[in-house]
Amino acid sequence: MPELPEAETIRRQLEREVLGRRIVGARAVTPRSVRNHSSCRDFNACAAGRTITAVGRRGKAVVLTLDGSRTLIIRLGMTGVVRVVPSTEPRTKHTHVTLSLDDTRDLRFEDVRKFGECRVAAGADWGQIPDLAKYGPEPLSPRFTREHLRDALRRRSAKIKSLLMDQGFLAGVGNIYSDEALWRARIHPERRTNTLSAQEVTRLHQAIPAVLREAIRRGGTSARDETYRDVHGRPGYFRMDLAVYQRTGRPCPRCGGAIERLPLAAGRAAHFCPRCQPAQVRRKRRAAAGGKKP
DNA sequence: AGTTGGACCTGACTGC
DNA sequence: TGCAGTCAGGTCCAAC
Repeated sequence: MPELPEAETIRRQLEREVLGRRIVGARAVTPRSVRNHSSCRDFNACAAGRTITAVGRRGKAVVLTLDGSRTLIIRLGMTGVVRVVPSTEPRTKHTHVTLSLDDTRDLRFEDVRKFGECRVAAGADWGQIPDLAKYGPEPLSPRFTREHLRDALRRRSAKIKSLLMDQGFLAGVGNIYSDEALWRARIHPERRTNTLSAQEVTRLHQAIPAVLREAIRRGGTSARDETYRDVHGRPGYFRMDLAVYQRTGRPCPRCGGAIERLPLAAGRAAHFCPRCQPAQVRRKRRAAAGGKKP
């Protein structure tokens, strides 16, 4: 499930591979994968003939600025993959969009579950493009301050895990990195946002960018059942550094206790360490000698 | 208005 | 071996 680190890895590679290239032909074959367009033909017409003038990212979305004031937005969804390959390479059954470049290579979008999409939006100003403007702050930008996080959490009452994955609240964090950040900050995933202490907010504010930066350094996460691959078809290696995500029953790297999996809303689950991330905020108390340890 | 939960989608996996 | 059922989850949208 590509999240910010995976999208950033792809962005960096695309910048090297396709910046300045012209899209000489566009061929979308799956309407669902270009569902913001009236048809594949419409998408093709919007993309063809344009030159890629910038390669950016907003949250989990890879954003290619095209000349003529257009913006190509690629959202990877669950299983979306962006590849740059020689145009002679055969397309697979999951190749939904093929952009032929002016150097005999293709930029291809492949997606098994079709949750992802490609879209060409009018305009080049991200603030004017609704799809991009609705995102919350970038967790790696200076705008993501402790005070911003504190105030934002105070105003809400949802479970912290759900809110961290809300793209309008914070851009780019999904299931993997919310689990990992909460573990680092020692916060139970079901804690209500407006009940977090100042110390917990501080720890969370440090944990989120830290885990994202480390994951970017590793090229992202290719989890057990994940199809994530970078532009060159290589997996990410942050999986080896995961503390809790998909580690149900295995030992917590901090305390050795067993990691638990907690089902949340439909099909979603949080992974956490019940010892390091207790559901109840335990009041710190001057325990009498021999205080019990469960 | 904020929060919750179903639907979309398909390959891998589980159980009979 | 085969088939039905279950799971995974980013995002949108409807319903509390």
